[in-house]
Amino acid sequence: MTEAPAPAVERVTGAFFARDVAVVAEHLLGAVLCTTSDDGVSGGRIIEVEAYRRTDSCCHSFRGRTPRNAAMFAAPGTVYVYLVYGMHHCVNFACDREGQGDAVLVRALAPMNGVALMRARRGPTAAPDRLCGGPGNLCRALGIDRGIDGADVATSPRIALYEGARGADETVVRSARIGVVGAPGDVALPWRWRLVPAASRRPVR
DNA sequence: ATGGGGATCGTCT
DNA sequence: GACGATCCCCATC
Repeated sequence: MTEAPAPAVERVTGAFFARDVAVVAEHLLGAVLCTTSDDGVSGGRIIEVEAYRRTDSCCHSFRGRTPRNAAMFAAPGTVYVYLVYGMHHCVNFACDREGQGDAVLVRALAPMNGVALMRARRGPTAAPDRLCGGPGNLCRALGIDRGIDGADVATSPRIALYEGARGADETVVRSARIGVVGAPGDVALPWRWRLVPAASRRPVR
């Protein structure tokens, strides 16, 4: 008997990240971010990202390399995880050339894999439509913390990205980044990208 | 050795 | 819409 051929799911390689951070950011939309732990696989399609460039005063690497942000200066595709407000983790991927200090922040996923596991990690109070919505929420859902900082997303057994098609009914919306502090010119940079249904004209936030 | 401040989120009014 | 939680990092003394 014949089985339908499994869809080719290509893992995103390090070369993908060796480009300008803004290019990488937009191209990450639609890719699938997954983590694997003893509890199983969980993840979803990337639907919101932001770019951070070393030369921009909102960027963690703006004032140079520190123990906290060292992963931003590592090879393209290196995972950078930091703790904000003492309680939420955020996940990024280093981009462009090694030592550049540029990174893409992943801000939201559309849940795909391991939804029950993600719900368990988020707890009963998590709003169903915000399971992976927001950088802190998605890290909680996928079990991402500082323990994975410095991993290579192209080869790590714990975190991976897979190429994902962008639907014809989806469109990319660009805007200023959320919650950033810095020089007014940097705060205003349109370095946030979202994947939204084409029909939707609804402003978000 | 110390103090200020976050690339957030949920709860409360 | 405002605010408090919470803690590590980093700059400064």
